[in-house]
Amino acid sequence: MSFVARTSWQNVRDRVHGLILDGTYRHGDKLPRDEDLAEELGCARTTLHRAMRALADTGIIERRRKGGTTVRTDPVTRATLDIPVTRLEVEARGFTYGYHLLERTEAVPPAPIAAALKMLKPHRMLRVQALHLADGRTYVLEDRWVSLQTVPEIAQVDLSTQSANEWLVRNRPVSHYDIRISAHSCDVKEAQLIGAQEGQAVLVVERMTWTNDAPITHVRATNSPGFHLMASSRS
Amino acid sequence: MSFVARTSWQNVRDRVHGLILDGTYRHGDKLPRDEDLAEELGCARTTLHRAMRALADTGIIERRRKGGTTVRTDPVTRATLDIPVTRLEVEARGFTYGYHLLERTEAVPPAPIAAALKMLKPHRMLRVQALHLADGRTYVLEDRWVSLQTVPEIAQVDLSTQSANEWLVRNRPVSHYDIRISAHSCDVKEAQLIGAQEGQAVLVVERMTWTNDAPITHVRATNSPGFHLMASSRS
DNA sequence: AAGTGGTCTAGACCACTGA
DNA sequence: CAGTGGTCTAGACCACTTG
Repeated sequence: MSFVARTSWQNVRDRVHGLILDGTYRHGDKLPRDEDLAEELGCARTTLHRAMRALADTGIIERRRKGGTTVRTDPVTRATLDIPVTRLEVEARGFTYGYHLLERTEAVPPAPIAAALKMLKPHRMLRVQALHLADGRTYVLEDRWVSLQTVPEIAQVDLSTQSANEWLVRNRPVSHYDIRISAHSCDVKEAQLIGAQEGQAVLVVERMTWTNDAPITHVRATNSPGFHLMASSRS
Repeated sequence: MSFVARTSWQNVRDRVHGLILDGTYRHGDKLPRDEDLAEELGCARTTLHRAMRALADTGIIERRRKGGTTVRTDPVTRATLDIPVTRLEVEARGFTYGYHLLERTEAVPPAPIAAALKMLKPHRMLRVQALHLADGRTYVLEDRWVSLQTVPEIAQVDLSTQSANEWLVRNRPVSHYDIRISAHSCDVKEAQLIGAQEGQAVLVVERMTWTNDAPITHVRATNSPGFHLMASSRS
């Protein structure tokens, strides 16, 4: 029954956040300097710093050397989006995962793909079109381009049983990536493949990945109708 | 010309990341314990910890007490999404921002809205429908519900010149929020308002915000055609 | 130039959790 | 219950940036 509010950075973070929520410090206000605030809250400056960084990460406050810490006036809504490997996503929803290779070709990618991957000189890539299934029904239509220059081994991999994603994930660590989310009206062919009506709106997620500036892959995932992404403020 | 690679947590983070990218440690492999790795890299354990936490945050490694640190086998694509206040977004694109109030009513929200806000007993809310304009053209159609219980003062605010968002942002700090992104085929009315064709696919972003479990607002932002969201791996 | 946040270190102790 | 990551502290120094 003892409320031993131990000093911990999470506790400190919540207390500072509380001072903002209850109006002690309002939008645009300047908070005390770290050293003073730490003393006031009874913790080390390092601990306060840890707490403040968490608040700064979520976009609640803004910190500047010499400028001090202020409550953001124009807070951005900053959310973390987790996009798991499709197989795991399907399985997490309690369905049986399936994979079906539609087509596999090699070609130089069209300009938009090359541009998205920031390729200066477009080179031959492997194009893989496939379906991810959930309990036998289409879950996602995937249209992928893989760089044969960065990942030559992919040419020898059997992609009829194993998704290119699964192979890449295990064999080519990614150093950074971009994501683009948009809405799309599906054409006749897409509609048929993902079990939608022609013209129906679907969510399209494109991902571009690189290893140290060398392009790995561009994936365009056309989700089935009704699919949505969820995100939330970081805890 | 001196490559004084000073030990800093970013440097350490990049070096450990490098050990993963170059295949020294592969997916599923276990990394040395912090103390050993710190000594190997010539930094304090605290500094290594800072670096490892950054890698864990981006989903590259997984850390467990007693279990050690392993390279994630099923890496999630974890991205940070920043959604600014609409006015700033429009201005950042070099357009002149405009705001137009369409309708303002009070009512008990329909079930889906109440459910999204986790309201146990739906109560009266203020409903505000408005357009955000960029150089006079519709940029976003906003359909917002504001809790009159949590934010009673909003009833007295003039929302014909000031967006509800702007007022809320300055007067009701948010403790946490959820975001939902989906694709939507617009109906006749929406199409007309946002300058689209009937049935055209548009990106819909819904946001629910709370202060300490008390619902503040539900916003449904229907973006104009062609709009897309971008995100990328955290630096 | 001076003030404020950012980081590093070393050491101690805590809290999970897997063998 | 022992091993590993997580955190706290105190003090020093660094680096940015604003007055």
